[in-house]
Amino acid sequence: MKLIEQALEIFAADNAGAIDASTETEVERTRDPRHGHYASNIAMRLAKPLGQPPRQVAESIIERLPESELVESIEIAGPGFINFHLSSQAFHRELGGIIDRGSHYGSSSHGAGHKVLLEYVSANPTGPLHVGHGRHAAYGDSVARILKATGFEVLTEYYVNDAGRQMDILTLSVWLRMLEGAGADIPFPSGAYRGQYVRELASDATESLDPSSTAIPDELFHDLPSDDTDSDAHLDQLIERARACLGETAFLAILDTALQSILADIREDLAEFGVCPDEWFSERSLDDRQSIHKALKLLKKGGMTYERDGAVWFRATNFGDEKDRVVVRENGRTTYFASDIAYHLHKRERGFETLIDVLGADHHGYVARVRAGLEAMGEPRESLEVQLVQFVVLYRGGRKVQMSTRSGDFVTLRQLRDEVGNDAARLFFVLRSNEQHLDFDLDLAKARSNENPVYYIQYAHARVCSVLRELEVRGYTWDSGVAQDSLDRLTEDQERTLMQQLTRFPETLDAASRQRAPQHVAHYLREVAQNFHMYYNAHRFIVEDGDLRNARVMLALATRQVLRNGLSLLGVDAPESM
RNA sequence: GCGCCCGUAGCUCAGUUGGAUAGAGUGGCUGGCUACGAACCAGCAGGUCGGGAGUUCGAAUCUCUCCGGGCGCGCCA
Repeated sequence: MKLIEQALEIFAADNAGAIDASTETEVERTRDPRHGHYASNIAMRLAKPLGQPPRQVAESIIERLPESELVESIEIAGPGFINFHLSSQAFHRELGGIIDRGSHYGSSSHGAGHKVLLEYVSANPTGPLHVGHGRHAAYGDSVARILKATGFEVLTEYYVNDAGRQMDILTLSVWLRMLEGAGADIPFPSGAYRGQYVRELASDATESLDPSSTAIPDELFHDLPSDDTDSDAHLDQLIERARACLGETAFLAILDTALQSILADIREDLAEFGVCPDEWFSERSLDDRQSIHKALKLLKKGGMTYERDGAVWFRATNFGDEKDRVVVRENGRTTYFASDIAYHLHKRERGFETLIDVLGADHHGYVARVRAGLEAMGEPRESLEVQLVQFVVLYRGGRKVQMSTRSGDFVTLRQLRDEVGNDAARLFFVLRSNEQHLDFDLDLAKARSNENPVYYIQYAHARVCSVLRELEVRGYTWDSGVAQDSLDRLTEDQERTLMQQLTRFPETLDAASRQRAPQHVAHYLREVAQNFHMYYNAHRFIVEDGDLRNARVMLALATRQVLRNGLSLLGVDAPESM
């Protein structure tokens, strides 16, 4: 396969005088087996610059190709495709490679140690993760695994938004529930967090805190902006009064208790889902290490900021953003945006060449301004790559399930995992492109219907294991030497198809890596499973003929290996039986 | 209004960055276990790739335009 590319490059070099040397040589897998195993469109691409008909170009290319025992025949087809038919020897060799390389089969060093920081989930620590976060986690984790398998050096990171207004609102919510717990009858603000978990946090906090924290202040709700007409001002006033009533120390104590409790829950939830970020990066720590200050200074030094209306603005429009952005508010506090460019600068300073952010699709407007920030600080804008993950829409009983974090009316990742299992959830989440909306039918998933492809793939794996168990029961052993020498006995259609399919794993993995597209792996595994099931139904592995038996079992073993390797990239188990 | 994303079989979606006759699952219909696991397999039916124009040897894929849907456009995070 590489041989062909090499030969084409030689040809291109030979004609360098006549053609544009930059013309890319392309050799790809064919879709239709009648077109051989590999095909190249090189002749058609060169036809114009060479001023010759494509088929004639193809002929002169073929004449110069070196002989190889791996290539059975070469032909010109259609408008000028060069089709290569590989010898079965080529596939036999590859099959042996699958067995030899084992869990490493498919992996490559294409990434060449390129350092990547992949940030994902980064849900505000104001409540449990919901199903949308689950999709982010499954996607991000699979991409990280795929990148690692293809030679990238990857660090995964969860950005903890533990600073700012959201945390204040959470603290207020908990405190109000504490007051309720102490017997107060108070109107709960519409903008506060009303999930059940807030009550649990409240009762925990009540136990660990000074009892005076739950003394009910008479004036708490007097003269507030209306919750109906200005819920934001209403909330901010309440937060201020809470701070005053409690004192900063007690307020922060509640905040910290709630934060730690929620983070612990998120961490456990993700770990059970097979997702373990290497780093949990605290937004507050940016402040501690003066990162925001430093980033702002950098911008100012470059003349990228100006003052207006008492606030400090960043000239984002100079870098392609649609409007300038505030970095320091009139009240002196820095904005979330300021933290974020500081955070991304800090990522670069940690030595990562590529920063991949896995973000919710609703953050797309955000990409341009962070890129602008990076560029203004002297970092290449291409260093930030954003993968947007579209929303998950849940269906229950054929109807859309409405979700809102604040109202507490949402399905948590934990609930989903309990209902459908980790494997089904993880596969389901990466089965379609991240930029595609995902309809998740809870009833269907709950029913453990075999409509879910996870069972189909796992079943193929379990079937191989079952064959091996039966092999042993019948007193046979598998001999790798005999098997390798007998591979030419595999002449059935299903055997050829499966064998060829297995050898596509490395290139599938590579495509998934380049495109950050785990769904390629998922769909590929489905096809492998399908080819195996077809084979299984048509022929038997455990036959009298020892050579044939060994060869067939080898094919089964290779299938199992590829399924395992693929599933592990997706964080899905490969069960021996089910 | 401006910007980004999406539109492929009745439904849910793939389509390896421009390749040859557009593929799966599911639903519908017809068949297959005295078998190494039937959570499986074989077969039938199902399409103006949202509409139109362009680019070229070649378009679901790239460009433009219209239609339809989602999201964003704060001194919120």
